[in-house]
Amino acid sequence: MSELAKPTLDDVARAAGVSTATVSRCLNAPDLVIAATRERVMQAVEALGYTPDFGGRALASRRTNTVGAIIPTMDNAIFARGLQSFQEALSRFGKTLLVASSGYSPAREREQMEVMAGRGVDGLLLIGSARPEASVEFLRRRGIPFLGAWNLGGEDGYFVGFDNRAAAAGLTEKVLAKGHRRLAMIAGITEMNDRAADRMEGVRSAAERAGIGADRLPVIEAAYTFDDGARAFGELMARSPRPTAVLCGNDVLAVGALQKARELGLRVPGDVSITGFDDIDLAGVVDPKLTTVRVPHNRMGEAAAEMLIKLMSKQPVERRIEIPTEIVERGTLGPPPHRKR
Amino acid sequence: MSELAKPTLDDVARAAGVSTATVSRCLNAPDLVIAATRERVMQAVEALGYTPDFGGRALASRRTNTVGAIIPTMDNAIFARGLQSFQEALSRFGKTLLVASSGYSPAREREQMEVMAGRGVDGLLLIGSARPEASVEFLRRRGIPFLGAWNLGGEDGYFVGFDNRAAAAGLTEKVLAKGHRRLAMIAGITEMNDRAADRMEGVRSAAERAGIGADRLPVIEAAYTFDDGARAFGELMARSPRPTAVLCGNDVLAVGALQKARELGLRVPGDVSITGFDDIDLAGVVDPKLTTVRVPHNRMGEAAAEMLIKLMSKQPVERRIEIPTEIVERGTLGPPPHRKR
DNA sequence: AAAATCAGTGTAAGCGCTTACATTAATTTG
DNA sequence: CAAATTAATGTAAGCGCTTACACTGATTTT
Repeated sequence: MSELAKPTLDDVARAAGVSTATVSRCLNAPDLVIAATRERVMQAVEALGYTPDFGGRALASRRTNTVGAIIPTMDNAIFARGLQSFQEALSRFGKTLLVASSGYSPAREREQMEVMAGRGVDGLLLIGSARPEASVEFLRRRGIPFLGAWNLGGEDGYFVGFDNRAAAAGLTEKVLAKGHRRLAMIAGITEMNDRAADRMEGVRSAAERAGIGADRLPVIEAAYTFDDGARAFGELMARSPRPTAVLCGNDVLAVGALQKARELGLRVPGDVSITGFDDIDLAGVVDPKLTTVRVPHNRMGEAAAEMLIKLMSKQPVERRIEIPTEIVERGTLGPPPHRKR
Repeated sequence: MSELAKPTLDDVARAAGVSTATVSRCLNAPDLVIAATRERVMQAVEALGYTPDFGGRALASRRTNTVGAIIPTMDNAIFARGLQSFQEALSRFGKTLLVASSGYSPAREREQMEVMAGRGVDGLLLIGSARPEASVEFLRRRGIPFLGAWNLGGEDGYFVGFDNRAAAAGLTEKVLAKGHRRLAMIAGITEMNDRAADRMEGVRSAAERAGIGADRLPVIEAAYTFDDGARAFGELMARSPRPTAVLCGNDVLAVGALQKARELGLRVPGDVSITGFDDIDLAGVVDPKLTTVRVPHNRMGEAAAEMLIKLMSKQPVERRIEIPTEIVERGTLGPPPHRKR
């Protein structure tokens, strides 16, 4: 009821008739304390309603048990879902999660890194690997363990993700196998977004292998919104020759494209095929359902948490964990229309 | 490069030839320091690459500049979106966000409260108002300011949200106005979820006013998933007389219902009307598009941040901020089928 | 049986910062 | 012009906790 002063370690120690060190040990390393003593201490803790002070603990131990995550935005379901699993997993290890967002901007990401560092996070989750060397250097200097998720990164650093390039290439091959030769792509904005860039590369390389050069593969970059997807699709459909299949950088773009197709009176996949990427809820709900690449975002979040925990406790860790993806064939991919023109 | 010891306030003070107090003031209350001194100090800060230590600061100032949020799950787009805006707004005020999830369980919410309290959050965002008195009491005792979002709460406490009951009633009236008399509802699980309960109440009361008693308004509670929505819809359609309009507790349930309708060969809205709630992305993407209630989740997140900041700094605050909602009429609501049977 | 080891606990020195209060110098007031 | 006020800075006392080290008595080793 009353605004009693918050009890401290000292109060507990006095109440239990032991030293503060013993109380501290009871809380942090119970095995070092004999059972009888521990019990007495715990009773005092209970009786006083003691909870350790975060500041004191952080200051003395140089640890916060806090992990940070800097993601582009929670508005993208893939990150929301991944983060949810990440948080749940962390929670199981007694860590708490600080969240910040970069809005896909490296500068903003860097700012948030500094905030996180200032908050004393013990580890940091980042998305992808495309960022200025200075940002990486900053974390190294600070000795903050970090990892990139949602892709597999480059030469060094730790990653848990999947091969965006290979997955996109695989999907493209599937499209080609249906007989399509006039492909187009609506990619995400590739600047400083390795996932978007890799997906584009994957499509391009698969097309190339099928003898379709970059000059014959129109690509439009678009922000991850329905509207931008629709707009880009409109532009592509205005081209001549008209593409018979449009590969999209993610499901959001694909749904935008799909809506535009309907608006234009084009049947999908009768007149034009469309594919997505990510397999978020949307993909299974539009009509026809999206042919896309399933990415287990929740498993990724979980794996990321486990990896980061190991990194933080200096356990041995493999440098990259690959999460398998899978092509989901649904309704938006079919053979190209019969008659060419 | 090297693993230099992290510089401390002392180092900066020495380098700038001032006392630690002055350095501290430069960082926290620059107006108290004359410009020339401040500049000298800032240069030293820059030169040494100093950043304040979180633990030390928290211990000495009894503040963390950290805000917590305990939400049911980020997997629900409404919370993901709200949280995104909440975080952005906090960031503008120099606060960082700790995130935890309860999975709609009051017990888990309570646990997370204790974690948050242990982390020394300066304020806390909760969802709704349905929770054991003990949980509320816990926060009060700890002196942690908190508010409920996504509804308008009861007698006391602070809230930023909307009137779920009134909005649901409004939508129901719209349905009744189309001529429907055989309504049914797929509600969210109402236990310890005031938003779900209020929406149900809203539908019930509007129906009642139209002379449709609870006995003639079948309600099934379902978890917020497509599958559960679909299942519930199937059950409702098996009833006799068959409902001509099914009001759903949120868009996810409505989409599940819609899919089931298709599966059953029922035309929407020709044979049966369906409505949602929330207006998430999904709602605009299914075919036909969902008639639903638009809730500006991002505005809510933002307003919540502002309110919480005020609460934390003991500025005067109105007890509740109401966010207006709006009925969006799209394709899933039409008049009931002509012939009764 | 002396020496070595070990388990359990206490002592006390900080961790890096904020802030009440003290001090000094500059400015205003009567 | 002395007294009072104000502005700028310094002094130093903690904030609550962890942990290296010291100590004691019991157990094991030789």
